[in-house]
Amino acid sequence: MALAENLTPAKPDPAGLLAWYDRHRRRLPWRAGPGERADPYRVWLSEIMLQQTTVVAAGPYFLKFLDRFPDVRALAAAPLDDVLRLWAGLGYYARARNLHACAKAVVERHGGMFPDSEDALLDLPGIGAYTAAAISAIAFDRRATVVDGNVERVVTRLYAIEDELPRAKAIIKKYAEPLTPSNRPGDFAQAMMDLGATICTPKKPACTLCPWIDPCEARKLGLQETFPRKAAKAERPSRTGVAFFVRRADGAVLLRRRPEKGLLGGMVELPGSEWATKFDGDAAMLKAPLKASWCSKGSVTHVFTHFALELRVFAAAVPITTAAPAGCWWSDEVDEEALPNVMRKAVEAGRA
DNA sequence: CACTCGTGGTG
DNA sequence: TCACCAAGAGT
Repeated sequence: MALAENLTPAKPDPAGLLAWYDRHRRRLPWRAGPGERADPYRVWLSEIMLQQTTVVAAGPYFLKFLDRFPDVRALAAAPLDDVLRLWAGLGYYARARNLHACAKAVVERHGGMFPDSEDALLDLPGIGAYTAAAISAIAFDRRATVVDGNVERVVTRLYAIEDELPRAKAIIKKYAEPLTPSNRPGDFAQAMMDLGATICTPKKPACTLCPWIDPCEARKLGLQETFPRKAAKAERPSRTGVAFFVRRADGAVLLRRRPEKGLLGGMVELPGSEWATKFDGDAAMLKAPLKASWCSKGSVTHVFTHFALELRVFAAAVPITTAAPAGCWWSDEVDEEALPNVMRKAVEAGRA
């Protein structure tokens, strides 16, 4: 046996990974138990939420959505604003719009049943290469190869792939594809991602616990932590803006809705200035929604993916007879609105 | 292809 | 503290 291993270089064995998965399978809110049939609606809902989002962050939102919208028809029939409100705080708000559009498309184009092929899934809003493969494999147990951040790390280490991300994506797929077994492809997809999430981690991977330690080229070189190679990162600029917290005598707060496209698209915000790289404080104060005696409430900071924001908050109290300016409205329950987290911070500062 | 698009946890 | 990163998609 030892002789055979010496003569034949170790190759990553799908069955070995599946055996590891069976021993270490994690219980996740959206994951079917052993032997249970997966619900495509739940698989899809979880995969959308998990795009660039941690399991811990997505979990409560998944349960909220499942409770409010038990199936794809319920979600498709809901007003978009209900979906945005429930999504508020999770980030990447285009996902919420696409989620709603996708639910409607599944009802209208597929009679309320999710398609099982990658090609048909790719035609739906919010579903890209990764999610199409994930739904096909996990919900329908069809042979499809998922490549997410975990798989990229596992595969680039297994084969010591020197090409830099994101250019290496196609190469990684070529290496990952032949690993995918015909037997239990859905479990295999989840096993690859679990391996990356729990063993083959970005820093200090637990190689001694890895079922694929033998065939791992990066480990043989002692360079496992240096994969995947990545292109140099651009530095993050900072922007500054002003937000106005206006409270009417009865407690109502002045709000407005952001444009549907772009940053925080379709979400609710405090009225305010532009967020400028070159900030002009006097010009920003001219953007006040109405005439009032403004009181500085300091500033809140928030870090977005590609810039950091300092938002200077000013507050004022106005009489109950005050009319809402154009494009704004009074909200009695600001906490129930579709406020992104940066605006929750601003509201909190305005109240203080 | 390069850029946009949130937020929170972690080392 | 801060850079990195997390089951990526759309343009």
